[in-house]
Amino acid sequence: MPSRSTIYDVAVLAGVSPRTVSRVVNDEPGFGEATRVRVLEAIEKLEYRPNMLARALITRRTGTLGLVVPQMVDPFFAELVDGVQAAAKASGRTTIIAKHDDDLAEFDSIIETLSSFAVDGAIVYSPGGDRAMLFKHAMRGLPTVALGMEISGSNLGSVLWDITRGAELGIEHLVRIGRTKLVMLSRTGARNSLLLPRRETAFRHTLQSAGLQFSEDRVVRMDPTIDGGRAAMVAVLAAGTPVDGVFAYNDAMAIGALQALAVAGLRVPHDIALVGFNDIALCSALVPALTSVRLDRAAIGREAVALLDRMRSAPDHHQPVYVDVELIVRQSA
Amino acid sequence: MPSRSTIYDVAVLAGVSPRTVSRVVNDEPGFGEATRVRVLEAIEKLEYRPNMLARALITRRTGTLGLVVPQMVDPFFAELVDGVQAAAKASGRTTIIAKHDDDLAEFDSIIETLSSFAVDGAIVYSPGGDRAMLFKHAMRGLPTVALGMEISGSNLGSVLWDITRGAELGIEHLVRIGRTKLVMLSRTGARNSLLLPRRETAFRHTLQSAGLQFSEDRVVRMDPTIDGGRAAMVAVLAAGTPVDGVFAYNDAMAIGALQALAVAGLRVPHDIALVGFNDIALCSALVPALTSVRLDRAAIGREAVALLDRMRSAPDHHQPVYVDVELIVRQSA
DNA sequence: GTGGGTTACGTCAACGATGACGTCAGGATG
DNA sequence: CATCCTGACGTCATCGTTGACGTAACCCAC
Repeated sequence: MPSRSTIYDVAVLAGVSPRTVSRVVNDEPGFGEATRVRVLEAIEKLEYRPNMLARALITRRTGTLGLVVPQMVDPFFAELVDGVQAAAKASGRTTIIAKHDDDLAEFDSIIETLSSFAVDGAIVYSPGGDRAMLFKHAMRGLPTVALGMEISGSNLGSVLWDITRGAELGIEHLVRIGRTKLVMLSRTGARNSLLLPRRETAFRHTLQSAGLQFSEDRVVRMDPTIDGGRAAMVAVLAAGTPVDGVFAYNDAMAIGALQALAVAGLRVPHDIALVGFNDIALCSALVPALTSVRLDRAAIGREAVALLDRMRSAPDHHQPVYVDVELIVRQSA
Repeated sequence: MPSRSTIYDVAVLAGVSPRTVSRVVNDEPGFGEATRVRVLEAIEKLEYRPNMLARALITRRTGTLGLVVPQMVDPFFAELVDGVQAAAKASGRTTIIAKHDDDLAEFDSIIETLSSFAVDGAIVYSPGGDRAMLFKHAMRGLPTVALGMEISGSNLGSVLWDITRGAELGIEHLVRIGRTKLVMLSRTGARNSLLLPRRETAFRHTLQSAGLQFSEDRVVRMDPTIDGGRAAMVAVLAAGTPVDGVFAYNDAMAIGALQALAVAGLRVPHDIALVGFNDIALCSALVPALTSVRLDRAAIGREAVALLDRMRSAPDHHQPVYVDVELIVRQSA
């Protein structure tokens, strides 16, 4: 079997012009029933499949959208990818996934690649909450939806979740169940100078409005990973900070903390209650099952794809879209 | 900023022909130093980026390879993706990732899409260990490397790990630490009529050569997920099967089992030792840390990309490549 | 039977790049 | 000084498809 057959081969076999084959393939008007049948038979016999490159070259559309995340090893992103992809598929589009490992140069090159492949749009979780790169590419014509970061402009929209509210839900829950000596395991590095402090700000404010005292040593910052969470928890215990409740930046850190607590012989939630963030699927499989703030990944995907659609018809000034957050109470708090 | 500038725009600005711009961009011989500088300046000024579609249409190469896995929520696949992508990047290629959710029709359509985007090759973990689809597309000219499944042919190669050996390592370890009442948590559904039973066969044989008795009720089959593992473990306990050692099909099932055991008040490894398979990163973060059979994901990626390269020069009859397995002993066994 | 509309096609150029090949100036060579 | 070669370009066709437009045949109405 040599190379793929083209619209021209089909045309010859069906005894029509290539243009008519194209019409049949794309179901444009302008051909008769008998012709349609002959063309379809020829297509089947030759196993003809349209060449997307040639088609995209002229139509400037590919029916494909790019999805860019920092990584996929953290199930949060894997699940986010699932959500977006499901929505894209539901609207008949293929998804190209790439990851940037929080490397801005890599991110730039990925977007460049997607753009040169003429994807119809991009849905991105940008590294370090970078905005400049997004503006740059959006301005050059790539419709882009940023996830988890507020931004808007021409060809640029965002889907957000209320991080502050989510953090409040988690922390208020800790207070409600009677915990008074709270600690937050936060992340190092600015994902974004605006966004980073949200959980921390919520932590501070919620403590204050609950009449609890806040001090700087009640926030420990590490990498937002399992290892980081473990290290942060170990540090808290080593410092002798009195603690009966822990709010983690994300579930990965909470899992690390859980391990550190187990190793230290502390019981969760009896000695220390623990709340995570994101509600990855693993939460319910841990022992104890992890209480966490849930983001609806499917909704995020749907909204992102829908927003991209709206931007296609009117590129400008779309309000950020918010997706609900919700506290899922399990055993750990 | 309207649409992207083309090689013509650059040519006009630099005062040369498009062909010369192309030569400079691709660093072909045939232009002088002064011209090179002028062209590069024009490229910079116009922010010219080559249109991959147009280039690929004529060269039939994209510098891109497709990576297809069942899903990414199981960290095993996420880590596999990481390994392949790192290797692809090291050899200067972009990766397009897609998932098929173990749906054969979806898999077909993904390969079709990749193929119509003219990816240079595909690295796939096929659904249900399907072979027919792989042959079909390979025959039509898409160089393909299958992961974890032995297959070879024109444009078709495979990268494998010795599942039997891995299973033996895990099970022998359980025997060595004195466990005699072993149970295996296996998966339902044939990933492949040849491959599926390997772990089970190894289980049976290893028990026999250790002088332990095997009976059918010592293998319980469920979905290869956390939930499946939990259900399988619960079933074993409910059936009253005497057990002091468990070998799980993969880490996800082991995690589920761990949870079921904790809920049942059984201690790991004191009461029941537990061994997983794949050694996902999470293993070392569990309490107790999970003993597991490690596959070197980075090596798998490297070998797959390298094999694809070899297939490009000589499409035929490449031997399957094997990647080592290794038992990582932690706390759970 | 003539004008007007519709249907079912076909023709041609274009998308943005590269492959194959042509040309021309200048230098080396005998 | 004629010849040959080489470097540095340019020209043209082409990849596979679709957009824009042309046109022949047919139908209908007045």
